[in-house]
Amino acid sequence: MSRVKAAEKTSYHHGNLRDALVEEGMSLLETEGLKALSLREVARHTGVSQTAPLHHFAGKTGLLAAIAALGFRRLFEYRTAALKNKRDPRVRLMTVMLAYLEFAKAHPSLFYLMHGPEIPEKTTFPELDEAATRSYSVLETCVAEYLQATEGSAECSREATLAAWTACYGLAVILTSPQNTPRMVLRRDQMGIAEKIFEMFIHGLAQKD
Amino acid sequence: MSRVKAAEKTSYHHGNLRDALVEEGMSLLETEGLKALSLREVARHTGVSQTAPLHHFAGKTGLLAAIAALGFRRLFEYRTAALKNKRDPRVRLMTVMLAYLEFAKAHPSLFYLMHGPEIPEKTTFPELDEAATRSYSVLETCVAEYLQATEGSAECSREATLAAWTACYGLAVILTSPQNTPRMVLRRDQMGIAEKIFEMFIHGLAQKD
DNA sequence: TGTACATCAGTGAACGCGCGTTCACTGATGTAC
DNA sequence: TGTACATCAGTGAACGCGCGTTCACTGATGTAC
Repeated sequence: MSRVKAAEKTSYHHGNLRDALVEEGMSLLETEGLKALSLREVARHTGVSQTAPLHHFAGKTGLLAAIAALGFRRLFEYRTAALKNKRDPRVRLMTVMLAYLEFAKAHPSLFYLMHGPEIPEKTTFPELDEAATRSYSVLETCVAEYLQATEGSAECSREATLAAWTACYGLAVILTSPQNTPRMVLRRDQMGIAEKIFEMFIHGLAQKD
Repeated sequence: MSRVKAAEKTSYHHGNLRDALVEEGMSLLETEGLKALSLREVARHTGVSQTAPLHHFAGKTGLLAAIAALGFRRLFEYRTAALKNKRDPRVRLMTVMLAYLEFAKAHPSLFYLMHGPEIPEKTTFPELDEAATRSYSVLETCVAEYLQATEGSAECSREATLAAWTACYGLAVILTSPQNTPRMVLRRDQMGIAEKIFEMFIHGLAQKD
C-alpha cells in the first residue's frame, strides 16, 4: 500500500479500488435506487472489469454491507453534529430524534438499505455491526440522560431507548415511503408534525409508572 | 359465472382461477417468503400454465396488490375481533395496537408485502387502497375515542392517530426483522415489552399541550 | 544491486439462472337471431 | 331448438434481460536471498 492513489489511470492496479467501489456504490444508490445497484453496474461506473469487485468484497452482499456501514458512520456524524452546543437533556433528545428523521428523508434509499432486508444477517459483518451500534448508542445516551434529568432513575433506560427508537424508525419509514399510509395528515410541514409527535413520545417517556 | 367451482379438474376452464391464485400466492408468501413469490411459481402451484395469471391480473404487481389487499382485509378482521367485548377506551386503544403487532409477528412476509416497496404506487389499486384505509380507520376510531374520553377534545386526533400508527408500525418492523437492531432488549417477552412501550405512548397521547 | 518467485489485483469470456412478458394458438362459453 | 359467432380463459413455446458468479488467465508488486 505504498503508492495508494499515486497513479490515476494508466496503471494496471487501481490502488484504492475498495473505497472507490463503496463510494461509487453509494452515489449510485442515492441517484438510481437500490434496484439499480448491482455489482456489474458499480464496476461499470468505476471503470473496472465486472469481476474486479469480487477481490474486495464477499459477493454482492459484502459490498452492500460496506455501503450500509458507511451510511451508519455518516448518520453517527450527522447526529453528533446536530447535538453540538445543545445542553438541555430534553432538547438533546428531541434533536437526536429529529436528526435521524432528517437523515432518512435526505437519503431514503440508503436508509432503506441500512435497515431493510436486502442485507441478511447483518450481525455477521463486523464493520456494519459496529457502525450501527455506535449510531444507536448516541440515541441511547440521550435517552438515559433525559431520564436521569426527569426522574433520577435510568432504570428502564433500555426499554425507553427502544421506545424512542421505535418512534424515530416508524416515522422515518412512513415519511420515506409516503404512498404507504395516511396521506392526508402529512401533506405539508412534515417536520413540524414530526416534532409534535416526538413531543408526545418524550412526554410519555418521562412518566413514573 | 354460472358454474363457478362446479368442475374441479377435468374442465378446460378453471372457473375460479383468480381467487385460487391469490390464495396460493398468499400461502406461498407465508411459507417461502417474498423472494420466492413469482408469477410462474404461483401458476405452477395452482397447476395452471405460467401465462394464465395474466388473464386475471395486470402483471405481477397486480397479483401482489391483490394478495396485499387480502392481507389488509384479514388484518381488519383480526383487529375488530380483538376489540370485541372491550369497553374501556384506553384498553381498546391498547388492544388494537397490540393486535397489529401480533398480526405482523404472525405473518412477517405478508406484513412486509403490505407495507414495503414491492408494490409501487399502492394508491392505484383501488381494492388495495380501500382495504388499507379500512384497516387504518379502526385505529383512527380508537384513538379518537380515547382522546375524547381523556380530555374531551378530539381536535388533533389525526396527529395522534399518526403517532399511534408510528408506534405500531415502528415496533412491528423492528420485531419482524430482529437482526436489524438492538438485540439485547428483545430477547424475551417481546409482547410484554411492547405493552410497556405502548403504555408510554398512550400516556403521552393524553397530555394537554 | 540483481534475481526468483509467491502473492495480489486486475481481465474477459462464459455459464446458468429464473424471471416477466409477448405471441399465436385453441378450447369452452354465452348470446343473438 | 338450432346455429353462427364473438368473447373469454386457457396453452405452450420462445424472447430477452440482467444478474451473480466461476474460470483460467495475466500484469504488477513486494520480498527473500
